[in-house]
Amino acid sequence: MNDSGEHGEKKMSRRPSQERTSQRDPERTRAAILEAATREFAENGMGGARVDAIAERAGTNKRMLYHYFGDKEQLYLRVLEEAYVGIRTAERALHIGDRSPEEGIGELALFTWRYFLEHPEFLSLLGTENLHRARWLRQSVRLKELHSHLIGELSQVLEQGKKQGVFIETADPLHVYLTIASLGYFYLSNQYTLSTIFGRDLIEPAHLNAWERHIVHVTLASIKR
Amino acid sequence: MNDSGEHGEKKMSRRPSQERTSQRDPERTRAAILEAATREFAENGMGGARVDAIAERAGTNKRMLYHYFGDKEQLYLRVLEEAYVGIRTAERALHIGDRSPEEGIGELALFTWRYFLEHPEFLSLLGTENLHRARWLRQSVRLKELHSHLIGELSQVLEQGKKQGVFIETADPLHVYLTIASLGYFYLSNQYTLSTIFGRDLIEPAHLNAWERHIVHVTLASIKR
DNA sequence: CAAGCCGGTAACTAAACGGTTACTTGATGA
DNA sequence: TCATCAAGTAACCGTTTAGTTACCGGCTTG
Repeated sequence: MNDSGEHGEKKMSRRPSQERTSQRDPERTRAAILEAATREFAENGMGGARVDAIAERAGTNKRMLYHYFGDKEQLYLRVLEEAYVGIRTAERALHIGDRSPEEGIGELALFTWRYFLEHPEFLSLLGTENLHRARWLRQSVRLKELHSHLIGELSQVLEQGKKQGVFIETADPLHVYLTIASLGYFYLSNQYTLSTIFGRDLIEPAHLNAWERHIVHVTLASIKR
Repeated sequence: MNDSGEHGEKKMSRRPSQERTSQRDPERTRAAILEAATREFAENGMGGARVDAIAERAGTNKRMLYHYFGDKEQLYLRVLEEAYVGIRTAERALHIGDRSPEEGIGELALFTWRYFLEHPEFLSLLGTENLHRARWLRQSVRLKELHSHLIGELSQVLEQGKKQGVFIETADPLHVYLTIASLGYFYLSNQYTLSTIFGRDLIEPAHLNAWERHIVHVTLASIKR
């Protein structure tokens, strides 16, 4: 009997694929392109991003990029979609309804701020996409349902708070989320011009911590009775 | 006596410059290029903006653009500088110290929101400049002093409010301004992705008015005792 | 009134860009 | 063991781009 029965496993006696890296590994190549593209688009925008630069950053070449993603625009859309999936997935794991309404909202504000802080590329991509009036996001079929969950959960927490008499009756879930996102997004995405014109380095840890507290304070002050 | 003595006036008997428009009018050409560039940069960012497109929009050609502004980067910086001068000049005319502290802050919030609403190109330019980490703004020598006035005046209003016992002691002028700007900037500059993912058209007048009231409410709620 | 300068035009150039083609390499299964 | 097909490479292509050059024409001034 020969060794033909072992075909189901990837492991082989000669040249295991793990040893010689980045050779014949479609998954790895694909992921590398996506990550490289995320950085390139985040740093340079859609118009400024270079396909050659993405290929080089990914340690491959243009042919593979076009093979896996079609063209520059489709690659950009995939990058954007993955970025949204990233934050919404992490957000879901919060379960802001588990604590008191006040703590829940504070938790969401803190999470959003820290996620923005740790994922500057997400903010950049949002900026780029809005510059183009959501031209590519609008084409996405994957993302519409991703966001109803957020508003739904937030709405429940607000309702509970109103019932308990700690939140004002006019508190609106979308407004609360936009408030939280506004305060985090603007501070971070505009830190460079702001630091320049006001002569203060906003990315300094002391200022970052002060703004984190400020976001929670403002958010709660705006809905507390 | 001949007509040589009239050389001081632009008016002449043959072909007054006003009749045949856009011919031999350096001021007009210069202004047209600046305005066209503002729109082109705002719509497409630094990487996406096309020099040919600017020239065409201005009703002239590239030669003039390079003649008056040097190159694409210098033109972009002039556009950015003019945009900042625009908002800060309008802001100065407010005189927020003339009314009560509470009204003064509300006034500033309303002004900022409405200015952002009426000048989407300003928001776009800020976004573009921040994508590039204020690379060009940092080179500007004109703008540093333009912003101390804003913080100074705001600081006075806050101090007055604290003395009167209507504002909390921890209210900080930079934080207050950033709060106001955050709420306006994020809502407008990210309206396209937000409208898409949340399925609500945020630019609708009813929503705009609601957010305007929300900004004033949040700003005052965050500093009132 | 002639000379020269300045506002303006259009065609051009070298480089960079997105995208493609022709080809090589290596794993798989009959 | 050899045919097949997917992974990967690199040179290439037509177009677009920022920036330049050569030139035109009317206004100002000595």
